[in-house]
Amino acid sequence: MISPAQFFKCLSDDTRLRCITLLQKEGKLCVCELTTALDLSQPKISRHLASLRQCGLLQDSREGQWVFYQINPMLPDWTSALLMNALLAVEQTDSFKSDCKRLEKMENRPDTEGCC
Amino acid sequence: MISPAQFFKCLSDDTRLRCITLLQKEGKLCVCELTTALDLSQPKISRHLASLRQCGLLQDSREGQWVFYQINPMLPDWTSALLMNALLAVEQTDSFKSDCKRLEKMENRPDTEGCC
DNA sequence: TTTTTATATATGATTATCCATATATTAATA
DNA sequence: TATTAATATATGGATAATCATATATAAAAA
Repeated sequence: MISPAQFFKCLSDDTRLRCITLLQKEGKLCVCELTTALDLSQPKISRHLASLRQCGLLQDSREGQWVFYQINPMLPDWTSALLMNALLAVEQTDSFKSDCKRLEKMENRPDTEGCC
Repeated sequence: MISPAQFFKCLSDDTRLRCITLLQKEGKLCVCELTTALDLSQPKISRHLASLRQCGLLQDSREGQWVFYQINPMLPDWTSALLMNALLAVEQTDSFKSDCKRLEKMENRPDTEGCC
């Protein structure tokens, strides 16, 4: 089980916080959506997602060619309570608002490709 | 003002978490009380306290020979809400319980010296 | 002088990041 | 089907930056 200090270390990086907050808002996102939304290099995003997965904060699942990430739904109570509070703070930052806008503008997103 | 990522970085170290949690429980403690309670070197404690003070999480006040630390009572709402949640998790750790016991056993504490 | 606290410096460990490349899946074409 | 190319993601290696901690010293107060 993750310790409080380890948990906070996971949340101590801006890129990781932005990823988690966007995942909380959107439910499930693939790596390329996060890369586009945060406007950062693919290896950088991938590395941070891997560290969050290793800490148990995120879950991944492959769907065809894409790997989707989401917040681990089985987090212990103290962890998810803290996480929800944290995300409320991040949601109000300018960089997170920009992330949301870039994600909205993104074309050819895997989720929405086949629908309508 | 401190960013969410900076705030979590402050809480990402075991020594700092133990200090803050003990301060939350006790209200106000001097450096030598924290050093005894956590059973760590004085420079180590002092450095961590300084970083927490610089982040705005702690306040210090000199009283004669001693410097007392306490949680900054003017923290913004999102910060103190998160902090209170965090401390609930830390309070349940074994190392924090040991800290409390060592503090109870400590002799010649500046606070209690003159009383009774 | 003694006690308390802070800081300077050095060192080892961890972390973030970049570039290049490996792997996995899909699509296109012969 | 077999081959080739394109796309998506992960990872190895290198480097730079940051962090935690120890030792030594300084400053402040009694």
